[in-house]
Parts: sequence; C-alpha cells; structure tokens
Amino acid sequence: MSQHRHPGAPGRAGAVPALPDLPEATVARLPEYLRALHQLAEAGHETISSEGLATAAGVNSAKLRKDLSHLGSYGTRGVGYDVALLVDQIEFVLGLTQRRGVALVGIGNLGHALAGYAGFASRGFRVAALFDADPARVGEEINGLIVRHVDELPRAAVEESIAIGVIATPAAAAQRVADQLVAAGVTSILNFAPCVLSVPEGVDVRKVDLAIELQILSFHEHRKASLTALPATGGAGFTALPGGLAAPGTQEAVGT
Amino acid sequence: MSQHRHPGAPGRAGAVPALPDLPEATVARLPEYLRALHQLAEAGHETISSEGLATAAGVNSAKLRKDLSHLGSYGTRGVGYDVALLVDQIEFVLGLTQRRGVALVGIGNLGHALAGYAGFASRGFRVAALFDADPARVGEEINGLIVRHVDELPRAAVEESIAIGVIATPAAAAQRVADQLVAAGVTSILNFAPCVLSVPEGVDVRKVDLAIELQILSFHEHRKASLTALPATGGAGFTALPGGLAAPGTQEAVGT
DNA sequence: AGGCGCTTGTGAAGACGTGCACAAATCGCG
DNA sequence: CGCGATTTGTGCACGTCTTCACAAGCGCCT
Ligand SMILES: NC(=O)c1ccc[n+]([C@@H]2O[C@H](COP(=O)([O-])OP(=O)(O)OC[C@H]3O[C@@H](n4cnc5c(N)ncnc54)[C@H](O)[C@@H]3O)[C@@H](O)[C@H]2O)c1
Ligand SMILES: NC(=O)c1ccc[n+]([C@@H]2O[C@H](COP(=O)([O-])OP(=O)(O)OC[C@H]3O[C@@H](n4cnc5c(N)ncnc54)[C@H](O)[C@@H]3O)[C@@H](O)[C@H]2O)c1
Repeated sequence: MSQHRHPGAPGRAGAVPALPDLPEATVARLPEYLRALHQLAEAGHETISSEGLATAAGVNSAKLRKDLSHLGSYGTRGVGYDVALLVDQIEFVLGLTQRRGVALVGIGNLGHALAGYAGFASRGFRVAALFDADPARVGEEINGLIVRHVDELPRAAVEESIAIGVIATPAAAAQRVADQLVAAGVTSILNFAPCVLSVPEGVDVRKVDLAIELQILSFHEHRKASLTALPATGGAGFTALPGGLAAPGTQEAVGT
Repeated sequence: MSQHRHPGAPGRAGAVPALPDLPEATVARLPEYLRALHQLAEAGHETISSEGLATAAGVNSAKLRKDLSHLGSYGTRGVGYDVALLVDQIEFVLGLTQRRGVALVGIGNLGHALAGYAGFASRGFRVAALFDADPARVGEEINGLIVRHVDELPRAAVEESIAIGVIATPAAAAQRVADQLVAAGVTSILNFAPCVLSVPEGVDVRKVDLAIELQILSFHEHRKASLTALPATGGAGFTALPGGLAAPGTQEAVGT
C-alpha cells in the first residue's frame, strides 16, 4: 500500500530505479505469485516459505525462488519471505503502484461481462471508459460508466489517461479498433477477437482466445482416448493413480 | 468435413492411428493455424505457402513448417500446402472430428456471455449443458438451453457426453466444482476463476485469468516508461521504426 | 556461545523451443 | 525433355527455461 522504496540493483541509484530485465517466463508468473500472496496475507501469514508459496501458486519451488531472485533478494534463510514486503515488491515491478486506466472497446455480449467484472478493480486497474460503434449502445450506463462512441476515443484516452485498451469487438472490426487505439496513444492491447493484429513496434498485444484453449484441451482429450484405446482393458481405465498430486475429491475413470 | 483417413506414421498401421506426440508448443499453435486456414479458404485459396500461412497466423515461417512437419508431410515443394487437406489434418489431430460437448458451470456475468458465444459452435464444440448453484438461476433459458442445478451434473454429463467442463464461478467455489466435474468423469477443465485447482493425474486444466494478462501488459508498460524516461528526448519517442512489421494505421509516440 | 535444523540463493546440467540456412523436391515453361 | 524458379523439410547452432542439488546464511534452542 505504501509507496515502497526500491532498494535498487547493486550499483544503480537513479531516481527511476531501472527495472531488472526479467525473463518473460518470470514476468508471466509474477501475477500468479501476487494473487497467491494476497490470499496468504488474508489467511494471516506474515511470512511464507518458497515451498508454501509455490504450492499456493501451483509451481515448482525452485522455479519460484529463481524467479524471485531476479527481483533482488527478499527472503530470509531459515524463515522464508515477508509476505507484505514481497507483495509491495511485485506490485512495484509490475507497475501496479499506479492504478492504470483501462478502456473497453466493443460493449456486446462479452464487453458487458467485462465491464461488470470486479476483478479488474481489485487487482490494480481502473475501467475508465467504454466504447462501441453501435449508436444504439452509445449512452447506455454500465456500472456507473456511460458507453461512448468509439470516435471519442482519442479525446477520452487523454482525459482518462488510458494505458491499456481491451478489444471485445467482432474479429472483422478488431484491426480497425487496434489502429484507433494506437493512434490514440495506447501502447498495450488485450485482444479477445480471434484474429492477428498488426501493430507498430513498441506496442504490446496479448491475445485471449477461448476456442484455442478448448482446442488444446480437445487435443489432449483425443490423445488420452487413443492411448486408453490400445490396451484392451474392459472398463477400469486408470483406476489406480501412480500417486503424486493429492486428489481432494472423489474421482472416477473416464469410461464410467 | 469428411472423416479424413490418416496416412499413418511410418510403421504404424493400427485401427486407431497413434498420434505423433507433438511438442506442447506446437499443439498450442495448431489452433491458430487452423483459424488462419479457414480464413484463407474463405478467401478462395486452394493452396498456401508456409510464408503466407505464417503471416496469416502471426508466426515465423520456419516455425510453422517445423510444426507441420510433426504431423507428417502435407506440403508440396514449389507449391505449398493444400488448404482443405491441411484443415482436415489439423482438425483430426486436435480431435475436432467429433464435436465435443462442453458444460458451463456458473452462469453469472461471464457465464451468460459464454453461453451466448457463437465461437464455440463454429470452432468444433457444442455447448451441451449449463449449471448453476443458485436456485434463482436454475430454470432460466439461454440460447435454447435450460440452466440446471449443479447437482444434476453427474447424470447430465453422461447423457450429454460432456468432454470438457468450463468453470465460471467465483474462485471460492471453483475447487468444489472441479471436484464435481472430475467425479462426473470430465477429464478436461477450462478455469476462469482466479485460483489454483488441484485435480488427479490424468485430468487437464487450463486457466484463463484476465487480470494476469493485464498485469503482464502493465509490466511492459512500466518498463517502457522507465526506459523512455532515461534518454531525455522531448516528445518523439520512437517515430522512425526500424522496419519489419508493417504498420497499417497511423501511429504516435507514447508521450504525446 | 555454539550447534542444529530449516530455508534461501544459485551453479550447472539438461530439456525444450527457435530460427537460420540450405539441400532436395516439385512445378511450369520453353 | 531439361532448366530455372519456387518452396518444403530439416540439420544445426543458439538461446531460453526448468530442475536438481547443495553450500551458505539465519534463527532458535540449549
Ligand atoms: N461472448 C463471449 O463469450 C466471447 C468469448 C470469447 C471471445 N469472444 C470474442 O469477443 C468478441 C466480442 O464477442 P461478443 O460475443 O461480445 O460479440 P457481440 O457481437 O455481442 O459484441 C460486439 C460489439 O462490438 C461492437 N462493435 C462492432 N464494431 C465495432 C467497432 N468498429 N468499434 C467499436 N465497437 C464495435 C458491436 O456494436 C457490439 O456491441 C468477438 O470477437 C468474439 O469472437 C467472445
Ligand atoms: N465477469 C468477467 O468478465 C470475468 C472476467 C474474468 C474472470 N472472471 C471470473 O469468472 C468467475 C465468474 O465471474 P462472474 O463475473 O460471472 O461472477 P458472478 O458472480 O456474476 O457469477 C458466478 C455464478 O456462479 C454461480 N455459482 C456460485 N457457486 C457455485 C457453485 N458451487 N456451483 C455452481 N455455480 C455456482 C453463482 O450462482 C453465479 O451465478 C469469477 O471467478 C471471476 O473472477 C469473470
């Protein structure tokens, strides 16, 4: 919560402490650690071992320690990591000390769900503006925000200091919207439309495509089926598990 | 569309053609190739070069060729790939020749959007059942489907031959729902709740967390800001691009 | 003060993924 | 029929990521 004073990498003492350039894989995991830490803090933990945090975040403990080592040492040997300190540190590195403004473009089926999602606000963001191209939707109020016409994007982007644009329009409109966001000065885009966006250098795009996720699951389902088809076991596919992950609930084989 | 006859890996001629075990990174890209191929087919292409397909899918052409080589050779040197054939081939490998049943659990804000999403049906899936724990929601009809109580999951899972479960409940309920899905015989889960699920061996879980995506973008935003802060260039940050990606739209520097 | 148990931080090795660069294969054309 | 243009498939080198294993550090208890 307090503006955490970055201790700085060895030898660096500038006004803006240069971020250590983290491996991309590490960056992708930091948010998960952050979520786990918040959960642990709420449960009353003041410190947590790498083993405990790794379990809460669903990763290997060695990986976690190496990840954290990249942001400078914050653990105490024999004890673990100070939860509050680590939260501050990760939030700083992720740039969450300032609450970044998010603009949603395309307030349809999905856009409505996103506009009403509390998880943005609770995890460091501020949904600052909603846009749509459909005149019928413009003017609608959702969660205290009025849907504006997408042409107002440039003005609104500056007024509301938009840092991130979220595209939830049909794929056919996505590239055009991306161009508009870029023209308005937005340099980070989260794209829900199933298409490839081309953007100038310096602009980051991340994509979320549910159908892709399902298709990856489908592949593994297919593979599992073709494997269990080879050994002609009648009904009990893999009843006895080789152990390992603790299964909290009841479990059954696929074949019923 | 037609049940494509798999030519088989060299030496393998079983009834169920054993899937070549693809690198996980390749599997994750196949759906993207598939989407690009459908798009190209609609545009009238009968064949496509690796270069063309790679551009449409947003990847490197060498990577694409290597990926495709893993599923057996399907290109013609000097010509390219047969679009229709490649579509069949990828759909087969991903297990999309059978339309897999998907169950949605948690028909709230997000669940409603998912239930009404046409992208599932058009890309190989069939939303077969909707579940919620809230009695007030049970009975509601969405897109021709009635919301059932989550306790009916075991029966419905068999009746509707559910292959994949999608969790869109609050995080607090997600583990319990996952256990119920597993108990009902579901071996693939897509989780939207921001929490770690523990499941028995043999069950695949994929997670989609929007806040994580935003936080990764935030990191890069933070890094970009700390970099442009060092060199005291007035306004024109990166006006001249070093070439490479074609920028279709207007572009501006971050600082405005 | 000293020893003991626990935990971090990291070197090193291995697995994995990427991209270049080019030989081999195919087509179209003269 | 032969040749050149084109494009695939892949060997190889490189970089990134993961995991193991253990020395060094820290706190606590005696
Ligand atoms: N609904 C889902 O659950 C879901 C899931 C995954 C992905 N998606 C993807 O998200 C996107 C939106 O899905 P949806 O179901 O909300 O569609 P939708 O048709 O309900 O909503 C699209 C909205 O975008 C607006 N729009 C169209 N062109 C625009 C433009 N140029 N500028 C601004 N707004 C514009 C439309 O007016 C409409 O309100 C699609 O690309 C879809 O594939 C949706
Ligand atoms: N809304 C979004 O845009 C969005 C975006 C990203 C992630 N999420 C995540 O998706 C999940 C759902 O979000 P939401 O906004 O739809 O929440 P919501 O509260 O609107 O909906 C949750 C639904 O789950 C149902 N539910 C609760 N316990 C259940 C149980 N044990 N079994 C079956 N159903 C149960 C509730 O009755 C409710 O209908 C949350 O975990 C949220 O963090 C939502």
